[in-house]
Amino acid sequence: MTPADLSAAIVRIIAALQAAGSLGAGELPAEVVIERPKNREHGDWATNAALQLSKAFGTNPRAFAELVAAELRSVSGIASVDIAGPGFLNITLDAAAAGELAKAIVESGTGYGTGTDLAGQKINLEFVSANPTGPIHMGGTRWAALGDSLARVLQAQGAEVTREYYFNDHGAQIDRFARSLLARARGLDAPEDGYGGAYIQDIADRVLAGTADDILALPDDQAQEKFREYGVELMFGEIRQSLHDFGVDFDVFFHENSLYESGAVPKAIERLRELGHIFEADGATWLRSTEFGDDRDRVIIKSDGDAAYIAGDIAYYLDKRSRGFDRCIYMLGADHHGYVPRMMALCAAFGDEPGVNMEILIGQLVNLVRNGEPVRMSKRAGTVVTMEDLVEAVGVDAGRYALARSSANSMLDIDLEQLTKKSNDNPVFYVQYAHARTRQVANNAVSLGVDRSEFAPELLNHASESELLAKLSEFPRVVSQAAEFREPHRVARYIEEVAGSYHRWYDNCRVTPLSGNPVETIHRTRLWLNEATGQVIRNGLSMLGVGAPERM
RNA sequence: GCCCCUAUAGCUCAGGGGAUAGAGCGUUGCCCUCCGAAGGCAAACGCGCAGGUUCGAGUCCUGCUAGGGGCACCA
Repeated sequence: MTPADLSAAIVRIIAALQAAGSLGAGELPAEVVIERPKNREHGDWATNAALQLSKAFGTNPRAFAELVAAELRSVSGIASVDIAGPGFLNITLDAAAAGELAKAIVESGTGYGTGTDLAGQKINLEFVSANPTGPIHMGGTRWAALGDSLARVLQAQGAEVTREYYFNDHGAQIDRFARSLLARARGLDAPEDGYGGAYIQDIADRVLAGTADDILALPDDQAQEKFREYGVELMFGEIRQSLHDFGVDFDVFFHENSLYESGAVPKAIERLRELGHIFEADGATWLRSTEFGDDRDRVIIKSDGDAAYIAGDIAYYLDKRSRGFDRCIYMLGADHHGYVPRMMALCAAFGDEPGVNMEILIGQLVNLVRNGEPVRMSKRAGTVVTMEDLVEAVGVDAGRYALARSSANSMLDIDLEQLTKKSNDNPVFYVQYAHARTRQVANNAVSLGVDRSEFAPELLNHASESELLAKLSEFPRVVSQAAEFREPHRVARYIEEVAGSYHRWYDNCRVTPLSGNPVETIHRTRLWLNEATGQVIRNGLSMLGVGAPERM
């Protein structure tokens, strides 16, 4: 008995009551809201239908609820229906109807929790896209964890997702990067506007070691070009490796520079010109983005002839669309939120629908603190904490989980010292331990002769079992909402609750009999519930890219 | 000045209009003679301020305060 079943049953009842003349002439709803009461004493499910609908049907909430409850009680699978407060209907399923879920989950396996909300959608999800001028710092690491989890959640709803990384290997910052490498290689200080981190020396050394050419013998401009070429390539490999080690593998690494080499940029601008959204002024080429809600028009070709950064984005968006993506989702840091209106404007300028064909998710930045003191992160100054640092300190699972369990809207404080010292603080262990426990229980069951040859769901009637079953039943809805709201952290919060319910059940209900006692139907039935719980935790952890260990 | 995000327990954070606001960590007290105590039970501690909408507001709206981020022919 799912929420959808209950909703349908209630709508049918309302229709019947109306036909019988017990209710006035209201408009029949397509469905009613069925939700999980916060308090278990209020039953398995509750609906506010009476509060919402009574007025339209010419009665009051209480009377409406009485009429519906009387009919609902005779629906099979429903144990009791109570009316509470101003007119809530609290519905309790009978143990057998609730318990059936355990078997259904085991039989669905990895499919439990998936859905078809986004079936047929081709989604391009761009995230991280950190500049190739240094290693990935905590901000990018957060997007890696969150973005990859979002991709998994979207896929769980049937979407075809391409994970994409926009590699900014073009423009002035890369020149600065190359100049910095050259300066370091020659033993000079970093240029005024250059990068000063210690890793610059390291990269410069590796560039020199990695090539037979005597780069330092070249004149500055040629040497700088060599450092640009090799340095970017080195960083590209490095970044890709770090991401891979973090469990994040992109389908496409899109090189910004390729847009310039292929002529895609002028082509895209030409397209906009044909559409009438381009004008020339002050020696520059402009996009009339104010026509689409931006607060000012934007230069796309500067008066010195160079392309502005947005020129690449224009061509890049067009490229994504031409590759058949219905939805292009961008995950950007809060430091880029001012960029959103012009991005949406360029989307609209191409005749697309902002918010549909282009969606931009803004995530707040990660604050680094050390012993309670905020630490300013700056690539230029070299005070970065990298993805690799995090993995080294706490491992991939704990790192990913810590970053993926909070909403992107909240800024996050990461105290590396704290995480290093007491990694057990991380809730991932609470969840992973619960999973390991399900495996351990299963192993013990095997050795004591408990198997799944019987299933009597009506025996799953302990309070902790109905709590656990109720919790497990929420998984599909949680995943669906995580996908809809683009909030994978909901999955993490949910499996923490599952873990809690499981631990309580474990303390109350034994899967294996006490020594000297025979194996009974209830033990075999509970083994199904144990398996179902393990499955849900595994499925949830997998959506977060976190491992589900057999033992800790 | 304008824009975005945030403000919930000692700490880090959930809570997308419903009933008694939750979790982890931390504190205090219990529970290992049977599936791993990395666990469970119990206690204490809470929605920044002021209005508004609603039968009902932590949740929606407005204003204020505080913190973070952003407002280029930079990328």
